[in-house]
Amino acid sequence: MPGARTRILDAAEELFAGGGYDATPTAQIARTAGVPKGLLFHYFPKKIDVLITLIDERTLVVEAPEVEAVPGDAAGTLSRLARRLPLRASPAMRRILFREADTHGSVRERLGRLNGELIRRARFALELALPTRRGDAARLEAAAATFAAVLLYQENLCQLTGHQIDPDAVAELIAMALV
Amino acid sequence: MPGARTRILDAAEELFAGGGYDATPTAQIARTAGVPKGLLFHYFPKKIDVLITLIDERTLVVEAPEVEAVPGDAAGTLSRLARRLPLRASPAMRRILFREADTHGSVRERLGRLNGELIRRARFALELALPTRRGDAARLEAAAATFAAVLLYQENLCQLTGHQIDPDAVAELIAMALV
Amino acid sequence: MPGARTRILDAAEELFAGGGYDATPTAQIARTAGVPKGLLFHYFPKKIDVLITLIDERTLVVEAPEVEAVPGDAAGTLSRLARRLPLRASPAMRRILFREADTHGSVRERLGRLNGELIRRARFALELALPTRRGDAARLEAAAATFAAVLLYQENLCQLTGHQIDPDAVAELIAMALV
Amino acid sequence: MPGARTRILDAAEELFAGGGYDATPTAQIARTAGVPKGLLFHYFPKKIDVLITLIDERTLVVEAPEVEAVPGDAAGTLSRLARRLPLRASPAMRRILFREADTHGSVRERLGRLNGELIRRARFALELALPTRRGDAARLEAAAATFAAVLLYQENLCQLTGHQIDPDAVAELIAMALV
DNA sequence: TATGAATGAGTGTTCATTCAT
DNA sequence: AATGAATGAACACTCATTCAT
Repeated sequence: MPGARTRILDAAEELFAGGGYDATPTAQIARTAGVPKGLLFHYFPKKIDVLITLIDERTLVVEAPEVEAVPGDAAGTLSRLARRLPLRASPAMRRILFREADTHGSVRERLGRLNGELIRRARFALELALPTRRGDAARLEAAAATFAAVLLYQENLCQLTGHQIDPDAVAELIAMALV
Repeated sequence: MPGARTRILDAAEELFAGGGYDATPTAQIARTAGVPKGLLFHYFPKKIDVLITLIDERTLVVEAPEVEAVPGDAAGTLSRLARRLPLRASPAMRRILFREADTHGSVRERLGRLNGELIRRARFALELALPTRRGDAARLEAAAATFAAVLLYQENLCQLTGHQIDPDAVAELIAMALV
Repeated sequence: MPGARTRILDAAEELFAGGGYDATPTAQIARTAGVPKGLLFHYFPKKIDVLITLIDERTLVVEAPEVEAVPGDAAGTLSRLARRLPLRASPAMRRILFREADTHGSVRERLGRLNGELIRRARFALELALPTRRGDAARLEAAAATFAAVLLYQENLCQLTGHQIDPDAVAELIAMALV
Repeated sequence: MPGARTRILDAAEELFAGGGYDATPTAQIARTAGVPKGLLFHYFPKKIDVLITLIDERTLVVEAPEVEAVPGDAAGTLSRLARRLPLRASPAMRRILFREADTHGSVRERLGRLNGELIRRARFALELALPTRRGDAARLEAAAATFAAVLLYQENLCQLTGHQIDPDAVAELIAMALV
């Protein structure tokens, strides 16, 4: 069995994803984790520290210097980008990342970072994938931002609105617009 | 001076947009509205009823049967769509609509409706604007969803991530992909 | 349709009997009665006045100067007494009479009066029914009180404890003890 | 000084007996007990739990397998039964037991159990005390129930109606009827 | 007589946080 | 590190009662 600190974070991850940060009492976190209430505050002096720690230790925006891109295949390159977000995090943590964006700056910051990395990757991929570098930087920027928007939309709003979106089709669409 | 019920809704709109539903005590709503605490519960038996009423009475997803589209000008048509969301709501209410999507089903429902209307309009606009109806319905669908995603992203995540996106550029991009 | 005052009392009678005085809000009485809340306080300035009026107007302890007794038939005389309590009141009002004895002095007073009348009748009946007046007044008094106790017990505690008691058998028992 | 939990129960016992469960705010219980309000809910999550615990821990219906009876002395046997109810409880708890019978099932259940034990004892005592076992079980049953009714009446209604009843006289009366 | 909005003290309950051990 | 009792401010909500019309 993992240590108390880990069990607390495990419990909080599950509960925050399920009911939200505000609606989850510290007592419930402790109970779910199987630790006494006092111990929770030994590790995390304030409740918000649990959330901050969760974001800090359990989400990682992979900011790779290099992005794999296949020259000449913009659609495929974007598709591959969409297949896996540059985000190392469990489904529960992903839920928390979007859900609690208003709760604390650290969450917002992480989400912003993901967004930035997404745009950076899309831009970079397109730059490399496109046959010729045309001077039209603005259009490329819009394409990158659009793709990032679609990916975040899919991760977040789709659950709320029930509407699905096919990233591959979007990738193809964007590629078509730029070639 | 407007009636008590209106003042309560005014106060709630402001406070929910600012600090969020959970973080806003009913006492503060009453104080801000300048009414005794008990009166709030005279009009809204449960706190959640304030939010529900706000969504119900102060957001309207304009589900127009017809959408104005200029044949041959897909980009311009989308641009015009972006200029104004089919959503009759104050900036504060817009904030609430996105922020409290997890708080109550009625908010989620309204947001979903907006999303649906957005997609419907984009699809319809593109259908009319494009010179020839090509059999490629899937691509058109992807384009519509993409545009909706961008618009919602702009309304919601941009505030969180600080990243701006230019709808006109996206409109042009999409048009280019489809012609 | 009866007048407002009557409808209020009707509603209160039903609700007090069902859920108890304390647990019944005046708003519910008004709603059940189909009258506006303000009108209730027009007729009954304080909530307790509803209960007092109910007891006052809808329970009557029949304090008959004469009690029918058949000389020589003590058991039968008591049985007849048991058949009908000297209490003019609906089942609901009877329930209220016992249930709210602690709520207000007027209820307690009425209940005490019923108890007194019960004892008086039993004593009187026995005095007349018994063949010879023996000097043993104390025993007769005990018999009367016992019979009253049984009748009140039957009316009140039987519902709570689920235990039934046959007044006729008790009547016979007491008669047997006294002859 | 006893522990906080005990002091809370002490205070509740006193206050419930005095003013009744409904009329006693939890704040007053805490104040009387000399503990902060929050601690009350640490031990008793709901107010009703205080009453339930009180009944559970501070009233005991002594369900003795054997009942002491003196053969040939029915009156004396019943008198002895009346001297002390098979109920281990303070006067305050006794008051609560009768007063709050409508408040919660657990109180009602305990009261019913007391009633049952009373009848059982009276029946058993009479069976043993009477010289000859006559086939008349029904009469014996009525006698037992009558005696139980008188004892409960004495404990409960006497306080309300102000009427006293002498159990010894009733014991003698019943004995006389059965010999 | 009739109406329902207005009032505000009070109620049970929650909960993050502290603290003594 | 570990424990759970202790704390009290805050919360949503209730309700008898008043009052202007």
